Amino acid sequence: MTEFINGFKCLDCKHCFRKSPLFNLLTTSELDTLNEARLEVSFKKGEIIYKQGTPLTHIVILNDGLGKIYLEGVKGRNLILSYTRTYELNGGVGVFIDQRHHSSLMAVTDCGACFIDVNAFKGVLRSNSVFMESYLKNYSERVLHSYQQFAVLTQKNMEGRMAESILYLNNQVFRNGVISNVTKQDLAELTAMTKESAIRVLKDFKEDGLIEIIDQKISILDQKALEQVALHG
Amino acid sequence: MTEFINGFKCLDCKHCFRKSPLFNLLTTSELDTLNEARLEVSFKKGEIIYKQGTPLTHIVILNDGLGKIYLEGVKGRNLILSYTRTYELNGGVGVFIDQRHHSSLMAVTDCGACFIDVNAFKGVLRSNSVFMESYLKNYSERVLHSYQQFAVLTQKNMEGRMAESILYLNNQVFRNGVISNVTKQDLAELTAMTKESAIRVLKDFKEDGLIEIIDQKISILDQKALEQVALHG
DNA sequence: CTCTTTTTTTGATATTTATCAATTATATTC
DNA sequence: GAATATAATTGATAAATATCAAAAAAAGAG
Repeated sequence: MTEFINGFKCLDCKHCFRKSPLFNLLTTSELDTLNEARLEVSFKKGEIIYKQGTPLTHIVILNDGLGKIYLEGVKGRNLILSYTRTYELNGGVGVFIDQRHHSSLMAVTDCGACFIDVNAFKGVLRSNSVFMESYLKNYSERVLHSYQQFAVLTQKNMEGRMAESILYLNNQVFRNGVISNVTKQDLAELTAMTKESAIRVLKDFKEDGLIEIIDQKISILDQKALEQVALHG
Repeated sequence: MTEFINGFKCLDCKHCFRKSPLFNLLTTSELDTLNEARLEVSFKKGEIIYKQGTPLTHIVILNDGLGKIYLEGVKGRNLILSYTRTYELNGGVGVFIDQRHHSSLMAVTDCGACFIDVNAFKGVLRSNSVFMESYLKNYSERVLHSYQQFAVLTQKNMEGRMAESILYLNNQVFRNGVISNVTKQDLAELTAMTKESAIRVLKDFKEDGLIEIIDQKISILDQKALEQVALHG
């Protein structure tokens, strides 16, 4: 974990810049500009890093831990749009609209986060069109994922949705490791069903030998079969 | 309607550029660049203007008529993301990813369309950061609408979804006129339900005096009540 | 380690929504 | 304008999913 007093600058300033491929496109002076405009903050598991509706003053990059990005919908229900890993840029849709957050980011594990002033960030985007395009590509890929998820959640049955989400977590978030720190409630919010339904679908998957759950950690046992369920659900 | 041979340049070349507020940000030389890179094509009602999966070679602006943008999902089912009116830029998510279409655009009425070469368009975006930012704002607003719709379709019941969609059509698309050229199937694809369910919900709305349907055209009779249904559904 | 709180699980039941089949209305074509 | 195709409608039924309540298990606090 990072060892800074929250709200102060990182000592090893260009740490996450060096790790994020996007920042390789910047000149030294652009990196310095961003560096001057950044702060380090650490968050405990379950804490909200930014909240839907609040002013968007900083772009957030996690340099440690895992976060989830979700919409706060109707009647207190949430919809998880995606997870965010270390060194991914979390600006969101509000950066170029009204500088407000239109989704929330919560620490799924203890997290270290780098906050970059959004105006400094936009200044660099303006000055460097290659960086701008890469940012846009990255942004668009996230939007595309949401669109695909949109079709999945509105057109597939519970089994199909759950299979899709487990494959997403496995392939994109936990990268073929074990899926951990994802509660049944989280899976429900990722698949747009109730937690009871999520539990029942997972139970069926276990009984059919598609997955195993040990210590609330999910492992895929039969990827092919899971892909079939995702396809036909 | 436009009177060109399809695939040829518009005679009144900067026609739609002058009408779209975004293009006011361009210099004469940038407008000329785009003008050199554009074609006019007309489409009949029901024709596909661009199709999901195909190469994205041009940005499309309708200068006449109305279009619908939809995802082709599973088992031949579609999900309408939004409608597009005249002088709106239709690039889509693929412009900065893989130059492929990730949604389809269909002519809802007979349409005139202006096709702008995507590389010329990207060149102008690169050279003019104010234009780029306005484009991004515009793009982000569409994404935001989709996100909000995402929450609506996964969290509200059929009545709430239908009320939301009728209000969207009325306020954003037909601008307080009568909702026309929207079939029951379209309403079903906008609200993620079957056409039978859409018909039944609309029937209830009619019986409750919320809307009237004359000649397959929908008018809102009680906006306040409809907003209540949208809120509580 | 014990107490307390939160999360997970299960079963029974209710509600929502889709499916299927048949009919009627509306638009399009020759 | 008759013939044909397409869209809208309806009713009956089945399937999918949520809700509610209660119990069990796990996690966190002192």
